[in-house]
Amino acid sequence: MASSGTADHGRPTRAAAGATPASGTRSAGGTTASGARSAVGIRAAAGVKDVAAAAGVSLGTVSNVLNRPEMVSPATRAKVEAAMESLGFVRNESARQLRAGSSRILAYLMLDAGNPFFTDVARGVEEAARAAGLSVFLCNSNEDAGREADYLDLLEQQRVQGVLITPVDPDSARLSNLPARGTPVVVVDRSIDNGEHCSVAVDDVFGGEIALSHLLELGHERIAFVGGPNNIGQVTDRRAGARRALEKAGRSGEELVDLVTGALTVAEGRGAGQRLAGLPAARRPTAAFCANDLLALGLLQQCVSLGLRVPDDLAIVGYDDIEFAAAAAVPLTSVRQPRQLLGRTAAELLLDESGNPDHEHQRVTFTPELVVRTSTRGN
Amino acid sequence: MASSGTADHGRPTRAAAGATPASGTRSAGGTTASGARSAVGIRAAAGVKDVAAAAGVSLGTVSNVLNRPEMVSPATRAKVEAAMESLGFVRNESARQLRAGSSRILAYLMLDAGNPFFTDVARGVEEAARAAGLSVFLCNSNEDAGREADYLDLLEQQRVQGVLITPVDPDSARLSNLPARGTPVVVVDRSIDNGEHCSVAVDDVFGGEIALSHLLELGHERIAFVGGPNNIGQVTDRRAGARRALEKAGRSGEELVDLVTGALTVAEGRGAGQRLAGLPAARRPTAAFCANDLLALGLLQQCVSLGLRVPDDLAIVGYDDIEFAAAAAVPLTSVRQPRQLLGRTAAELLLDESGNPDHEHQRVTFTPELVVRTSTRGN
DNA sequence: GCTTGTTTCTGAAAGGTTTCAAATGGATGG
DNA sequence: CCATCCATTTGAAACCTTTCAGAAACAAGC
Repeated sequence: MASSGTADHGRPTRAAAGATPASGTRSAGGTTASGARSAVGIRAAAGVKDVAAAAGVSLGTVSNVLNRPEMVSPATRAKVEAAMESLGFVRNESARQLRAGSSRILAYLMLDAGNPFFTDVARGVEEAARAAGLSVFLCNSNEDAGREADYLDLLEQQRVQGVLITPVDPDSARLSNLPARGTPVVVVDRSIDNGEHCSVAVDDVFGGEIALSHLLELGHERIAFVGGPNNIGQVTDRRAGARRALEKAGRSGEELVDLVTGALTVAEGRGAGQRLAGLPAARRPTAAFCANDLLALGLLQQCVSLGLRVPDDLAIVGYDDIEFAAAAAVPLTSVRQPRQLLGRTAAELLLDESGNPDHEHQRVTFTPELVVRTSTRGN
Repeated sequence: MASSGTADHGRPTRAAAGATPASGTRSAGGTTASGARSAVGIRAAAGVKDVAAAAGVSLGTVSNVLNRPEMVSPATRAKVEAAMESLGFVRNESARQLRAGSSRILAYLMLDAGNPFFTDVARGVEEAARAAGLSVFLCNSNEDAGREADYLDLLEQQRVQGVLITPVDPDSARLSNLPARGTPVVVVDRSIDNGEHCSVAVDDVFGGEIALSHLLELGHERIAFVGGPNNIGQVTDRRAGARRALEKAGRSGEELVDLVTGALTVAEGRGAGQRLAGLPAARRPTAAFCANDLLALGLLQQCVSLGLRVPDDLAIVGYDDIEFAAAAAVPLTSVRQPRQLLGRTAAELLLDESGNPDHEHQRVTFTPELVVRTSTRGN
């Protein structure tokens, strides 16, 4: 972007007035804090040992206060708690976990944190985890297999209770290795049957089918499928469903006009819109089914701004029914999935796996539904 | 929502055919995996000791391969690596961290993971962290002070390298305690000057001011401010800026019609829209400035569906300029902030704090800019 | 062949917590 | 007053790595 705003980063310029609106100007004011910092920082962190000494009890008792408060007398407990408070004791989770062997954390490795669909799933995960007294760390692979692999390694090393993941690459060895080594994995939004883990998914093929059937019923002949990259299962399944609908209608799946995108983002959707609007009207599809709502919103925005009327010149169906779909330039017809329920169910399966000795892996599949709005059916 | 789809959760019903579209039907297929699981699970996780034995070297050598590979001979290194591979060795991060004392993780505690503004900030954070070889865990307080506090405790116990936070409650003792106990904190999207930590923010008062000035220039007289709850600093600052604009125009800040919401979400925006549209036309504001884009989008959607024309009957200004703002029913005028830069800068300050011995706390402030679109200025 | 210097490897100690078998102390019952 | 029992508290061992001082192996120089 712009220059000065980003350029003077590390430098503690204060009130650097320069006006570069795009990235903003920055004014930085130093504080007197560094002195204070070192003064306080001297005191090393207090451990159970220090607390024990301060409270005049043994180490084991402090640990009991922490882990089985009911078995220590109220008087002692009070003493210990007071000592903790005054020393600012913070339990060292590494040590706890090392000794106790178990982590109270569960991770959700998302495909794209910028997609509201996944944050809604995350909400469901968190709800279920919280109910079970666990905390959730979110990680974002951002559709990048390398980052996904890195995070999986990290999480395994951290010995988290379990990993929920919407994978870029569901067949990676890294993923199927985890359970055998003791880290339960549940795959979210992808159906997997390799005997290694549970999965919770929505029937994407069916979703693609109902989306396209809808367009066919409306009489559309030339229909585009917008989505990519093709290594993402959701994309290929939804496309397959769309093809199936065509075939059921007695036409060839090949008739589907494929607009492959590089990612499932608004920006890519705009790009597809550009390409689509550029076609001569006679060859241009009259309807587009997008692999997700982000693409659909981008497509919609670009096409509208290039003068196409939606749905008259181009009908659009999205996928996910994210909250923004209904608020779009033209409210978007979309395939709805039970997002939070997806997350909640996945978390519950994970909890069952790590708690229940005779857990059996399951493949849960939900059925999506079509929500019709203006983008396919005028007002 | 619906009944059966959600009710038969834990039960491993397979192919439970029932059709409850709203929440979806589910069919679950058990696998043969539980047998396999126990068979493999027997083998306890291999540790450095096992690797050392298998490779015929000492414990310390294995550790050297892990941490200073350059100081072990190629031959031994190969032997050790082979042993690791065949034993499926996974380093125990708890033990590593306990002994080594340092974590390679940094956390961003977000105000609302469902708000694309914060996920964009997170993207910036991750970018900077990755460049420094660190990983990022995302946590979502969801505008809930209790959850925020829980996560802060958790992160402190985990001894993460540092915490980036967009706080619900910037003045909480929990927050200001962290740095003194050794966990650096950088506040994001809020300007703080308590000498405890750095902060990176955008001038929200100024943002509110330019938003309202814009509306005033367009000749609006009755203007509403939509936002809440009032314990969120961004809300009060933006409102204050709006008032200041009024006052600079020679009018009273009191003239601003306050529509307080319970959260900064699309749903709350719709609620505000309902209230606003319900007012008799003579008293209804002709313009609304919303504390963020989610509110604005909800407001917009609701008002349009209730028959108000935007911007003719009601002009709307949002805040954040999230990607969806431009794709809205009526493209939204909004106050843009340098989101990724915000995250990146914050992460860099954090890294400086934990790396540079004579780090000085800074308050960095960026300046927002107004992006004018149809929602305030017709076509 | 012996000394000196490098490079590589070793083994024990340390890090903060939890666990558990055993010790303590006070109360109860006879 | 003694034997028992129960509720608490104790102290040492264990969890798995990393670190570091020093041992070992080897080469070079004389």
